Amino acid sequence: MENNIKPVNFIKNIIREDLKINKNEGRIHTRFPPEPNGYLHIGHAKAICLNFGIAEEFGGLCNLRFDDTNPVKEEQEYIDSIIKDIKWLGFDWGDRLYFASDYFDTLYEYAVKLIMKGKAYVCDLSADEIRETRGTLTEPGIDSPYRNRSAEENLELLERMRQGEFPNGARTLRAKIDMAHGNLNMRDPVMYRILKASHHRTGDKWCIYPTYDFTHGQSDSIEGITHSLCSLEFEDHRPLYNWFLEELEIHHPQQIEFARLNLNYTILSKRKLLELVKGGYVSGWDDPRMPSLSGMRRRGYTAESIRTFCDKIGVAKRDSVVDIALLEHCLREDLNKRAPRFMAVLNPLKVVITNYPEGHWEELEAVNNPEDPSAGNRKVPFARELYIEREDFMEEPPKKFYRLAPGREVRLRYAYFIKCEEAVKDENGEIIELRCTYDPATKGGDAPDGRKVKATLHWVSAEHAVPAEVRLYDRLFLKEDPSEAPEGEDWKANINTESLKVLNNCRLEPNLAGKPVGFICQFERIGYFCADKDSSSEKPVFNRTVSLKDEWARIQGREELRVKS
RNA sequence: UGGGGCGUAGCCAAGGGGCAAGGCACGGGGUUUUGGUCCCCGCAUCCGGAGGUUCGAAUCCUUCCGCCCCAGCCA
Repeated sequence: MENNIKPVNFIKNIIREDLKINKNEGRIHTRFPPEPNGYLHIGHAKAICLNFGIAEEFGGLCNLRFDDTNPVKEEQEYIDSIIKDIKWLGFDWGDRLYFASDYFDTLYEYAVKLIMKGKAYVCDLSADEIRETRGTLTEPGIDSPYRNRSAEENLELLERMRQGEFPNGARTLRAKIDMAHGNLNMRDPVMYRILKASHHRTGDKWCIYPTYDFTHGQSDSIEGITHSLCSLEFEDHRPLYNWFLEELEIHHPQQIEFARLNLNYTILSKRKLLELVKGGYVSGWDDPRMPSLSGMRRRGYTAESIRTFCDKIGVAKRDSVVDIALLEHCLREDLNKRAPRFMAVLNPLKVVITNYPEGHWEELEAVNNPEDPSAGNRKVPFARELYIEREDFMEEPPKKFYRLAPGREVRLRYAYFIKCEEAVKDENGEIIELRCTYDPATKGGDAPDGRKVKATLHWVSAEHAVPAEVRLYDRLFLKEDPSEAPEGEDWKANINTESLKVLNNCRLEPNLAGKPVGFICQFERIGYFCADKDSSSEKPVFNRTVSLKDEWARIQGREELRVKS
């Protein structure tokens, strides 16, 4: 951790107070409880950092528990990916990997206990009938006709439900609370439903499954959790969880709700992300444009940058939308310190140094990372024919453009000053080559006579360079709030169809050959890039993780605005 | 018209009777062999509105307004 100044938030304040009064004998025990029905995304990272972070900070423990109460949606693939992603973020749950399904037997006993206390009953109403009798937001519901069955009858019926005697949906076990309660969750909620589906862990042992409401709180209780942190939408469920815990007379964790993360230009709904994957709008859960942790990892995000981001956004109860610029800031801040620098030309423009001896080449010394002296130096080949970035030359430069132009001198990084003598064009008037001269006295990039140039360009030797593919990513959605759809369309209308640009004619300095998948570096003056798994030995593929901040682009943008107005 | 929450700068977010932290974004300047980094400076006389209590309020009280969540046998 780079800065040890941990931000404060209302949850930590509560915990400090609890510690002060020695609540739970001073124990702090949290948990991260994902449902294995999708891949983790940056929003989950907030909850993970919060739960594991609090345990770390207060000398407590944090469990990983899969809330797997719905066999029809859950899969082993998701479990594997979730475990991988949390480990990648750098958190550890020791041997405390649990599953709500581990508690199915206990939960069943709890249900029996509630029946015996007269606090639960088997209801024969169909799903539709339950909905119809639940009432509305403003009107009370009406009691189920099965509400007053005897404990014996309920016990027998529940057992027969468990034995698989009734078809799916035929009966449910319901808590007997209050059909007139202002909180809909308290209107005799369903505790068990008949679901003849095989579970990824318990197989065909069960054909009734507890609902999340009848599972979550008790699972926390069983694990001895002291602080159950969850998102705002469960605030309404807290009274119900409390009711179960009190009726069951078991350990009572304290639930605290906080606002989940929202990011502009981003969708963080598992359902919609699944739709992007299934609909082929992206290449998969790990498409570098996805906000999934696997996608971000492939894109080149570091775990450290994500953790810093989670620290910086804070934790509160108000709904908010964080600016994606903050995430990118955290990324750049981390990458600036650690990414070794290389030169790569994305849109090559040939440069011939006319006064440089033909057939000759030399090696020049380059610094690997100006932010980190320990990163050392490397050699880069320089020759008569080079490539520079097409946009680093302008035939008729505007006043604020101080890169290469006819008659103008610039520095080639770590190499020489060169002066543009001529721009060679093809029959269409397109510039295909620059004829330049160099000043041998400026080797390394310094002019002995103190002469200054306004720009330093990156370059690559034409004959030594490695051809590569580079993928440039842009935001996946055009609107700040992607869910705000145009009339008659849905959120997918906001997908940015230009979010991926593939450049096939890029040239990398030779040092970039053969880098392993996941290798992260900076292409000087352009941005941070990461070797993709699609790389082959013949042709490396790099993903642009994030661009460098670009003052020139900003100036141009401003000029455009001025012209328009 | 029921229940539960929330309203501090463009975006996050501390602060919970003593007179507005911090970060991002944005603007200006300096350094610079990355128009990167780094460094300086600026950026809420005001805390959803209106009343009230108080020597003193963003913080307490009253009231109004706005926004979010809840009617799955999803989580």
